[in-house]
Amino acid sequence: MSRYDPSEHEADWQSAWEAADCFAAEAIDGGKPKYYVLEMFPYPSGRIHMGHVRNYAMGDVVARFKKAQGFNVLHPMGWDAFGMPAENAAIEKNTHPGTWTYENIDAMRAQLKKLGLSIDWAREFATCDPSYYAHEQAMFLDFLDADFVDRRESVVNWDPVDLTVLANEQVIDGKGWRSGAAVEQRKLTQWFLKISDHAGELLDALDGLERWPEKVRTMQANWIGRSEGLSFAFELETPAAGFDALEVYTTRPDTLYGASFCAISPDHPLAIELAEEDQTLAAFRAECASRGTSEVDIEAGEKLGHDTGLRVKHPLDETWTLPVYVANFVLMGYGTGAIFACPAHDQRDLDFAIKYGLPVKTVVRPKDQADFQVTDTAFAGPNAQDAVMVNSGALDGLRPAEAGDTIIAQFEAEKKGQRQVNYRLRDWGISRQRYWGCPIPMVLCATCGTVPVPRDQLPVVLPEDIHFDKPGNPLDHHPTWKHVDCPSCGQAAERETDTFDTFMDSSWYFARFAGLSDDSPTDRQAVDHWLPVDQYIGGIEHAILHLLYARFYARAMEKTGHLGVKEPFDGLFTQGMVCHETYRVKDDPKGAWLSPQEITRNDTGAVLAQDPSVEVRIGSIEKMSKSKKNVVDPDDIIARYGADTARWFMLSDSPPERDVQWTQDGIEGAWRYVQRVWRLFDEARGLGQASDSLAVPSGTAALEIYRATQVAIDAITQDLAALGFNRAVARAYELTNALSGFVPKTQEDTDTYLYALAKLAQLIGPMMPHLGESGWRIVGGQGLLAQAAWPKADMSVLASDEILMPVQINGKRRAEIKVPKDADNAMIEALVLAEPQVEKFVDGKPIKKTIIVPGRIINLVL
RNA sequence: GGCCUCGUGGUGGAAUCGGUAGACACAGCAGACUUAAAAUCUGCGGCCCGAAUGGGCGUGACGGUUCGAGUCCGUCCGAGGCCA
Repeated sequence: MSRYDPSEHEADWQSAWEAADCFAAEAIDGGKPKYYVLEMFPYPSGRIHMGHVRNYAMGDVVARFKKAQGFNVLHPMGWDAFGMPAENAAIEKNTHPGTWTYENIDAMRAQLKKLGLSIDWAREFATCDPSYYAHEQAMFLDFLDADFVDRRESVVNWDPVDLTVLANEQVIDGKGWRSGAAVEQRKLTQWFLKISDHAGELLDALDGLERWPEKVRTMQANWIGRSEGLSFAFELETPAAGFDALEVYTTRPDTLYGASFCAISPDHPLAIELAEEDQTLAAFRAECASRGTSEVDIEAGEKLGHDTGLRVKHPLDETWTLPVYVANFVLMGYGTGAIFACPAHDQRDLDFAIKYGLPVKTVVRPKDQADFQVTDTAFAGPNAQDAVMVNSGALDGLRPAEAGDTIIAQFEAEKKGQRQVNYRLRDWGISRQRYWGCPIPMVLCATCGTVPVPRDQLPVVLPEDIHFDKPGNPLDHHPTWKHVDCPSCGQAAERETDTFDTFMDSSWYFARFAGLSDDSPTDRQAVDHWLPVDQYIGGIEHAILHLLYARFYARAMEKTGHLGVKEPFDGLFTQGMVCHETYRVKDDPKGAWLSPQEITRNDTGAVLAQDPSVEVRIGSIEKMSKSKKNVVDPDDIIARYGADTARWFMLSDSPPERDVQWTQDGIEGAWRYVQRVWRLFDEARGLGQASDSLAVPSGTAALEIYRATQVAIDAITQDLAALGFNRAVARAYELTNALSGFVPKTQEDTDTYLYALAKLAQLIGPMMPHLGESGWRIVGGQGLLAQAAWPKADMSVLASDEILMPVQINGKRRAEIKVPKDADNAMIEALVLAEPQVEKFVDGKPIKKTIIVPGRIINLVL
């Protein structure tokens, strides 16, 4: 009995595929239907992890399956290569971010190739290649011309030690994640893409994305955050600091009679003006700036306010005035940066009102609680069907939604305000004070302002001779790079030294893969053919940022003529994470994490491999991460079990959208299956060649395996089309079980067996391509399996001549009968009544009703 | 707090349209082969009663619709996600 050694087969098949150029996308005028399958491209961290194996195995199955089904498949790969880790590595290892990045790319490409992925490597690029980012710069200038770009001052997270802007998620407990310094709120002039202008369209178009997970669409809809409300102004009792009114936006106009105070953001122009004259207010603003401004911080943090002493008139009653506070929970970026507060019906307002002793007036109550009063928990209530207005003049008795509409109509009629749709989505700040990113192709001139770099001078290439010995952006410290003459007036000017957010790079790479044009960002003919991506596969963690940016970018590209579609991804699939148990020394629950390699199992549990006297506590199952040391290195697994085993395990058992738990038992199980399939083929050597099609066998045994083969073809074809990889795996096991132990006795048996083995090779091929090829070769398959056409099931044998039908009596299963395939209801009924087990239960009682679902079930009602 | 998703054996899961719940795999148990182990092969396996044909119960809980509910509806409990 020979053992399958993947290292003897896998590299050879990979070479054979490469020699035959199997996976190059074919010419677009070849007449075949196209299929573009894409997995989210990786960041070149240096090594692939199991999450990559799972992601790319899934994409590869789809690519190989579609290719076999006759599609012209585009399945490319590239590198999301700009970003901070390269700079951090450069500082730590005293190297250049580019050197580090390209070395990592080489290492990871080699790892991916060992997985046997059907990738068209001719289209590979890294986003840090000047030949890629040159086009990003050119497109940015197009976006600028088409009014997608803005440059303005905004409040950002500023790390005073690293001297750079940080994204919200890089601020942990108010401190920079790398420097540990308290993050400040700072006003900086930044470049923006005007995504918020397109909020409504990005929201509405979600409905058309039918092949996207509902969850992702909901998350994007929530993120965009459409709200409808009233926009109006509070008149100041006495004008101050050049203001005579306060513009506000509210989604709860129904609660206007419950107004208790007005609040403005610390960054509101009025607050800034007042702070000029008011030392306490200036100090208060500084304090707010030192606190986090993420929504989580604001929600969880203490509500702080400063009474300006100003008062505004209530729009429904001129004699009623409200105090104006500066409050840290009001954001300048949302609405007008000013609100009126109704504490009874908003928890934040209520917390604030209680703290500062402001009135709380209940204006909405549950319908059936006449004496309802808000005390320390706000009553939201607008969605509650059973809520009614109280203490609100003419609105009393209305439902909140009706009351809101009434107020809006009244304000519009009196020209005091108007209905307004608002979005939570903010413009996309794309400036980063970083070296390792795409330079923003703009020049800042004291005379002319911001001037685009002329197109014939693109790309603006990053300088190589840079140093990280000073904190901050090396581009800013570079002796010569930023000094240029203004393209407009010719006087000395400076380059923009910020670089693009790396999400810019990943917002259009899928279009670049369609065709690598030298002189334009996209090859229009190629993009028009290949886009949209038919199946995009990646992690749910990109549900909002990347996928929303890419959708917006596609619209900008469409508007500027670089793309013919507005939605880049027709089908989206989000795969689950790869998880693993965590380990720690038992007596030391807060101690260091242990890696799976450091432990060994015995009868009672787990112990240290080095020292079995030390017990190991098995902790929770969590996403594989370096920090918890619960990682398994794909290289080790491939070296020991081969790529096919790793791929098979990643695809089996768990549904692809759900998390999967990596276990040693699981990978061993997959390994045993590889060996089992191999033995099947190995022992069939010398039996002859499989023919591609076969007449329906006449012998019982041969017919049985023939039928099992057709069942498997039919099921696996459907499963793979629906991305049900775990179900396809189960069906492959069933076919293997049916073929195991089959001993051909006649020539027909042998022919059928060889035919079935060839189909098995084809059916496992998308998942285990190397083993598939090896098996295919043994049974005499024509050419490479990777280029063979997908089998079609012979439906004529799927239903056997006799069907086993369950019989229920009063809905409980009591018997089974065999009926001929074409039996009519009268015949089935007769067979049922003749069944002894049925007779026993019927026991002479009258049958009230007989339900016969052909091919499914029979139910007798007594 | 609002919205969404999910809850099935010891474990991962299957049942895609309302029609035999537990396919397939993992772990386990018993047996064969072996000096022994590994590997491999065969058998058993939701729970309870029974020697067995068989019967009772069973898809988080409780109710409902239906000839028939894991699947549909309602209320509740629990887990996760997004938004506040």
